[in-house]
Amino acid sequence: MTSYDANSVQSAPRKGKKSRRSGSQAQGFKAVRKAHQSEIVEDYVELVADLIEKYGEARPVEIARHMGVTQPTVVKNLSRLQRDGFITREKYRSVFLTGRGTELAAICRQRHRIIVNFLRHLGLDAETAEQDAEGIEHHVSDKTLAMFEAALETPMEHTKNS
Amino acid sequence: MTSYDANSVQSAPRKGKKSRRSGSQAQGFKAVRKAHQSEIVEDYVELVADLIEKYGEARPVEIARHMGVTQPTVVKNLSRLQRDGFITREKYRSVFLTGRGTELAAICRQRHRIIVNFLRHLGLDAETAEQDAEGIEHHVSDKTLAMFEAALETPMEHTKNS
DNA sequence: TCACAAAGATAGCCATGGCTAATCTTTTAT
DNA sequence: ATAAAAGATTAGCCATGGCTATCTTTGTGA
Repeated sequence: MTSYDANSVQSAPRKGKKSRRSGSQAQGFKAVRKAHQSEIVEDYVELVADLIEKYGEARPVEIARHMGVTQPTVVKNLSRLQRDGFITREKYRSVFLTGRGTELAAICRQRHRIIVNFLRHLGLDAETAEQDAEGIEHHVSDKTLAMFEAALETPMEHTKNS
Repeated sequence: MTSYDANSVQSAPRKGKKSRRSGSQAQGFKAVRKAHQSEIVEDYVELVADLIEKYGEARPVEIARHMGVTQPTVVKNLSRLQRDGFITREKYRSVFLTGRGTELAAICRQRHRIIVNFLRHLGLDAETAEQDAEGIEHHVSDKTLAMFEAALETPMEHTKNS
């Protein structure tokens, strides 16, 4: 029952062009999709680490507040994190990071910090830097991250440090 | 039937700490989730525009190749794009952008270009720059994009232009 | 012309990650 | 001590975006 509206007057027929070149672009998209799968894991371990550091424990209700989702969503995601070996938990108790989770959290926080600093270095305000960092941190390759770090060491002419 | 492994010897009880500060971080995560919803739309209109420019038409099989997914996946996503008014199509025919789709494609391609150039400007190789751009372009705010553009105008000391 | 290969479409499966509503457990306050 | 509140969990819904298998349509070449 797809409706297929016919705005375009004369939709072109297939013309049997030879399809050259597609491979490298496809790789990029695949990488992005793969990154998406890790995003929740990374966001959660990072947040759990932060909460433990700040409050001494990480509770679902706090995770929910910080992530801006409902508690059932948190529980479901925590179950997957547990299934995949990043956290440890017992019913009605706080969340703990496994060794693996702790390692991942360290990497993520480090990367997050570098990106925020880099954006601030460019002259961005703290709020926007944080928000953008949250989005892009999962999609920045090691190479790019290294460039960001390098750039941090070279003073910028138009730094605003507001 | 969730198994709740008990690695952690003594999981902490809840301690009723006062939960201060959560709002701003939650906003960031919400923005990221919202961006995710637009990603496919943006990737597709961008690719469709590219294909039309290069080959004179955008066929599902080509889209599939470039995106690195199967044809049914493309068809399904194109249906949503059609539903949401970004493209026009008829059964067994090529894809066309609506006015809205064309506008969006222009914005996306522009943004993509800026980001790639910025990364190259930092010294990154073309391949990595393309891949990373694909991931991060959906998560860069207008403010940050403006910073990238500004940075492009200031020559960098350590530019490698390889 | 007409059979066949390639492209497009459909059906149906799965996991993810949101949500609400309802239930259960723990903590807290009276 | 116990009732109420807050937190955690479960069940079940939905849309998204992958996939395979199968079928239909199209375009082409023998």
